[in-house]
Amino acid sequence: MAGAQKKKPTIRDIANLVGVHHSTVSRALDAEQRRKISPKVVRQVENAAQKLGYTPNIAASALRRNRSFAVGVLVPDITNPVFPPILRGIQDVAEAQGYTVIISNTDDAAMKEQSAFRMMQGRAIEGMIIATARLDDPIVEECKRNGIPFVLVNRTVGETGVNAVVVDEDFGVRAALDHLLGLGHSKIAHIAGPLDTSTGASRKRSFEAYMKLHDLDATFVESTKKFTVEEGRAACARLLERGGEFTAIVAGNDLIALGCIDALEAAGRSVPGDVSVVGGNDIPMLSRMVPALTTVKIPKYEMGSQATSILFDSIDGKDRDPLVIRLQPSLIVRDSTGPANR
Amino acid sequence: MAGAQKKKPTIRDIANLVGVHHSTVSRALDAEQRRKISPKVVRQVENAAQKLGYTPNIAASALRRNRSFAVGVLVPDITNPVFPPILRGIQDVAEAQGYTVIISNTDDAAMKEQSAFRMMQGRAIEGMIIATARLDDPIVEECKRNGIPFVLVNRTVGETGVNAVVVDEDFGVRAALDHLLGLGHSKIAHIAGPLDTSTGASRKRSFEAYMKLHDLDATFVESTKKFTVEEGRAACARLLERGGEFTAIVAGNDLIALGCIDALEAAGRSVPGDVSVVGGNDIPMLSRMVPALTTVKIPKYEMGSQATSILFDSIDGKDRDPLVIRLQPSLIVRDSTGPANR
DNA sequence: GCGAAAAATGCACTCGTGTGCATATATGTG
DNA sequence: CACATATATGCACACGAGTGCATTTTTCGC
Repeated sequence: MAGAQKKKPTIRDIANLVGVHHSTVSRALDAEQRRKISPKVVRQVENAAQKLGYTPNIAASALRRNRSFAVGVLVPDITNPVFPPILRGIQDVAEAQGYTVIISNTDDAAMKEQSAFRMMQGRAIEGMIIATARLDDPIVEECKRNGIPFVLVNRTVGETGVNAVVVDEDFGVRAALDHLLGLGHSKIAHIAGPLDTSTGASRKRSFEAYMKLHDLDATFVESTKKFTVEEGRAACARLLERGGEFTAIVAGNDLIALGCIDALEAAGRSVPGDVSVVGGNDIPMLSRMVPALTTVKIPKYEMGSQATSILFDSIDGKDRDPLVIRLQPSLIVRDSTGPANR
Repeated sequence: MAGAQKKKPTIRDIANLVGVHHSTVSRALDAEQRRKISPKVVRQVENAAQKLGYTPNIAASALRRNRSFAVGVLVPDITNPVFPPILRGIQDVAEAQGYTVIISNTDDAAMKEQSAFRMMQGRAIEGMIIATARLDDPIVEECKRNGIPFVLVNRTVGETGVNAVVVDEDFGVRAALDHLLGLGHSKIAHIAGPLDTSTGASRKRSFEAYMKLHDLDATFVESTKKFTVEEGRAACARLLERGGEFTAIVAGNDLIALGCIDALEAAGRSVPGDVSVVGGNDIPMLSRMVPALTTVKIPKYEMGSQATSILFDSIDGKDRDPLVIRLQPSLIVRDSTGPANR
């Protein structure tokens, strides 16, 4: 019994069982070509396939048709709660199309991005979904040069002419600010994410523009090097050292917001008593913390699924113009924001 | 320039350029076989490969050698915060070995497991890491039957003779109970996870055994169908309806614990004032909720990385005896547990 | 400088699917 | 029933890389 190493059945095995040529089996199993085969044979083939536990050898199919039925996904860190829902969106759509998804974590490090990209190229992926884009991104350049279809998700690049599914950042920032203004705040700070990412830079830009629109001072601004709690804490500490008199913070995302809350409480300021804090993205569980975080929720799953649909259109050669989809975020008001008391 | 569709160069192109047979090129590029080829030719081949921008066609190689340099991972739901760290552990080890990881979500549904498994078989994965095992698991059976190397992670199956990296559940449950006993609790309930999973069943078994050891009543026990907040809430509600006088709950995992807290508070019982709650796994962010959850922390990343190392040993034919590694969990005491007040 | 052993390379076939083209069988029409 | 026309199936080769074996070339000992 040991090491029986049962060989996987092939279409030839099915062909022998049914008593037809393997090419007939190949056609019977292909939805496109099935109509060329008599219904009786199709049924027999399907039964035999079932009985033998046949699974197609994708490598062979990929070789013959010069398609891999695989797409690659570049993600900064799967451990960051924003990404798993996006990945689910990607996988659900991709697998429904018979595609395999290859995910790699890059930790936002150029070297890891490169090596992950090489690995995926070696696997002849038919397209890429890139969640790691910086405003000036070498991987995006390389995809363009090599003619590999790709779609950016969540973050985009500086230049135009690419496919991307992102959040309407301007809308989100305005919603957050409208909320704070409505509560009577006017001295509002912003802790931006990394400025070499579109999410970091454009939220900052929107913040400054909308503050200006309301004739408010937009000088309480700091930025972080990464979208992490620690960076948020440090940036908020810098802000506090500057000794400003702000009563609210719009944070670059939820993790940064948590850092802000840590720093504020360490400095003896209560949230939302002394300072209100708005986060971004709406990662799970933060509704259960105290104070429950007010945040700009983004449609993570949809971003993933839509990006993937676009990618498939692009792979299938439906070459429409480069498409940028901006999904609407929504403000979730919880307990980390309250009336200004000065 | 449009649609130039440059065909990828093959070893035959290299062969023509250098003026040798393509089999020579194949050998020159294979570290194992390179010694059979004259150094001069090897150099020429490498230069030509470089010049043409040759990348091997993995599909062809996989087909011929029946090796894919890919491993499959079956996970219930990447969106559940326990899994991302495990996946990082897996990916970091696998990619360091030049392997690609293919992840699929099964939602603990037999049909999705089957189709994901088929897809991976089609890709000729060389091994599997299975985080979805139930005590009686058809996928595990199929791996065994087909001689596919595999390692279970987090959950294991009923039978012995398999590779697995799991948590020392007994130790964890005892630590939780010792903690509660030390706080003066004696009427302790348990909301188990699904009893067809090892984590659900063995935590329950350990609970009952340890309670018995202390001559305590272990009848306040309910179980859930899934490891979710909603299921935890429902199970705890059932427990409350039974009208028992318990002062503490050991929950099957953190999500179930959250459900318990919801149900308790809905019933007007405070945590930890009236009832203490201990969770399991230690998923991120729960240290920030109020009350911060006391939980049994498990080494997630290590489980993933160790499982992968074992898998590679198994793939490489280092056939040691089936290996079960039990990693030590640790109790993290936070605010959801307190002294018994009756 | 001859012969044998060793090293280098070529040949031909394999892996499992897919597909254009040829052939065989069924269907329809007058 | 003959003949044209669909319809169904078989045949053979392609895809790119890898490998056992045969063949050629080199090396080396005497």
